[in-house]
Amino acid sequence: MNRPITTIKQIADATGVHPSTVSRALDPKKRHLVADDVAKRIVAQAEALDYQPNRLAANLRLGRSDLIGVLLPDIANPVFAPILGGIAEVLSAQGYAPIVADAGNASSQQICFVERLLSQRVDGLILATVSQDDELVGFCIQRGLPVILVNRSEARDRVSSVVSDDDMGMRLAVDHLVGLGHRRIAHVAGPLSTSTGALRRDGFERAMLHHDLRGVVREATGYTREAGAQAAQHLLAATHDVTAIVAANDLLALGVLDVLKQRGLRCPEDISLVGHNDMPLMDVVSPPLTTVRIEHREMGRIAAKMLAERIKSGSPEIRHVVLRPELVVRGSTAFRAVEADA
Amino acid sequence: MNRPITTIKQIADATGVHPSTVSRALDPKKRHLVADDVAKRIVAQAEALDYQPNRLAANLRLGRSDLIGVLLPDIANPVFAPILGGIAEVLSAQGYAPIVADAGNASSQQICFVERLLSQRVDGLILATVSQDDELVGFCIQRGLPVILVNRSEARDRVSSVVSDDDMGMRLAVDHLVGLGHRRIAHVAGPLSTSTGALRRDGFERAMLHHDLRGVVREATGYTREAGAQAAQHLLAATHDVTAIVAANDLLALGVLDVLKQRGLRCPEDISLVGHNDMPLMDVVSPPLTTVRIEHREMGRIAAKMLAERIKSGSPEIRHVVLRPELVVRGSTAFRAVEADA
DNA sequence: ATTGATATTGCAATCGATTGCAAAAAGTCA
DNA sequence: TGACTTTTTGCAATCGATTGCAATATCAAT
Repeated sequence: MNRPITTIKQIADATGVHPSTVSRALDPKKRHLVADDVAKRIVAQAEALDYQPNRLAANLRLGRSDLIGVLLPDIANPVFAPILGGIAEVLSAQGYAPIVADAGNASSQQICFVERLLSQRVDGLILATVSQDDELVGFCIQRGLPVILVNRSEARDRVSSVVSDDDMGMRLAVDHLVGLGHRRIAHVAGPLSTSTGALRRDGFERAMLHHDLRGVVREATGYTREAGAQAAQHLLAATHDVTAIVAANDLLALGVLDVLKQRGLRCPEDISLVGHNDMPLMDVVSPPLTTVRIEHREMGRIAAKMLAERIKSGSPEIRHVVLRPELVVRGSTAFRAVEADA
Repeated sequence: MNRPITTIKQIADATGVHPSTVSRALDPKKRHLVADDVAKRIVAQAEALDYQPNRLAANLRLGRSDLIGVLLPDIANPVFAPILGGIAEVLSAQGYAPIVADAGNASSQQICFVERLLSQRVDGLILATVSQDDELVGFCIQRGLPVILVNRSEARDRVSSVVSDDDMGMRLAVDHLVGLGHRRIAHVAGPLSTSTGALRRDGFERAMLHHDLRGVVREATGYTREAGAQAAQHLLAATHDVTAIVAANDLLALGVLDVLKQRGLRCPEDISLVGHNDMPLMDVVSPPLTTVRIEHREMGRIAAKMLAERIKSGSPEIRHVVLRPELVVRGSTAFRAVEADA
């Protein structure tokens, strides 16, 4: 009934051989070093005793842990669920297990979590938390810990990353709106300290410029619905002729939507709205959100795969994978209202 | 630059004492065994060398891992994000780290994951995956592994659990609808193999009976939007006079909503709809969903707390925490249309 | 100064698996 | 049969921290 933890030594005793022989017999790569009949007896005995190798012990010897730390800024944010799903999927297929930490946005707290993970001797780290110039990344590099950035990247290219093409994403959004006749387009940017905030803002401005347009930009204080609402308030208070808004992220877009409703503005009739991410359920909000889709799950998968390779190869090669986003047109964007033309 | 892993032995050499003395000086509970000045020197040296204790080694000796396995049936399902958030929050505060596994619904695969976790010597397990009679639970009990069930429970009370009061939840939903004048109410049940599916179904029937009503029930094949849509199709094809539908879960409700729209039925004007869970964003769908709110984050917190206590105390006491749900009335429910009265 | 108590420190085993090296066993060939 | 491979197995160290026990140092009291 109670934990009859079987060790290699017990198998050895039961089989009348030395523990080292058992170890070899149980390792596929070393089994050839053991006489066939002995190996069979050992394997049989191991099964009979329901042996589970103790990875703690093995890993202490081998200097690894088969553990990967995953740092998220906010588990509750729905975009991270699919990323985490992709990560978990690949990691477990590769023999690793993910330790997730909901580490927030504060560098100090993140480092605290990483130190914890370090003492657990994680083999690598996947960061979804980084800012443009991140203290944490330097911290990890210093300690020689393999790191991959996912979703957000760094300004300096110190480590590998998997992100979406933010520039293209914004181009898709702006081109779509311009194609619908919009000219006065505003942007609710994410925190400019994050790559997604800064690069999407840049992308927005570049895409607008390409059409000889300039748009108002308002930076939100965080990637939350509330921050989006707040930014939208400011935006609408300052400018009266905006016909479309591009948000740096769906959550921000929802916040914008809240303000539109609250102000009696209809979406898309009065103001068109484009989000970013296409996170779960964006097709079912009202109106269904036109947004730039990012394959988050795939993003997680690639990040995990790259990290596993990085660990196995040991080579510190830096690679940046940039995924192509895709515009999903739904109900929150429409032709520019004629009245607004005046 | 590269990983200068400091060990206790290095500190010992640098300080001119024995490793065991270092170990004691660095352990708050044993520091009193070491002369004050020596302890200070050791601590200083440890900081200078940027010492990080190797938990692998300590835990091998101590027979633990400070790791907790968390099994989810589907990371992508938005209800699990807050649960996981609550778990992570408490666990890290208690010195544990969560290993999450997206283990699906198949018992065989789940056991596979648990064996993996077992070989990593996790100190305990939090299961969000269980069915009414779960093979996995027996498996864990047999191995003496502390387990807590969260969100779903077992029919047999073999281990502690934290769940919502499903019976009350359905009563809230049904009473609300009856209060609005509805009489012909149907239920889209979750898989009856899960406690949430079965108990909510029972709760629905009991609540209906309390009003001398009987409602049609249709079991969905899973907790997904598609399964909800499928169930709704069947339901609406079989019965024509339903004025309200109670879904066992928000995702199912969204599926029902899809079918209503597709059939040209308006919600709530033609048919009222109640969900369950109040998962993120349910306030922003169209129409905003009336639903039974469950404090998922709190649920995760409590589960983690109970598991930590269980591990520390070692007592196999079984406790069942049942959280009170709360009805959140939004736009998907309305007074029964008068025409339907005929 | 001697005894006894107490405070510090060191020694060595331990947790469980892995592996280089050497010993033993088995097989090959002249 | 002896010399030489090759196969199979055992020994013992190792990973890094913890801890019971023993040894030494310190101090007080007589």
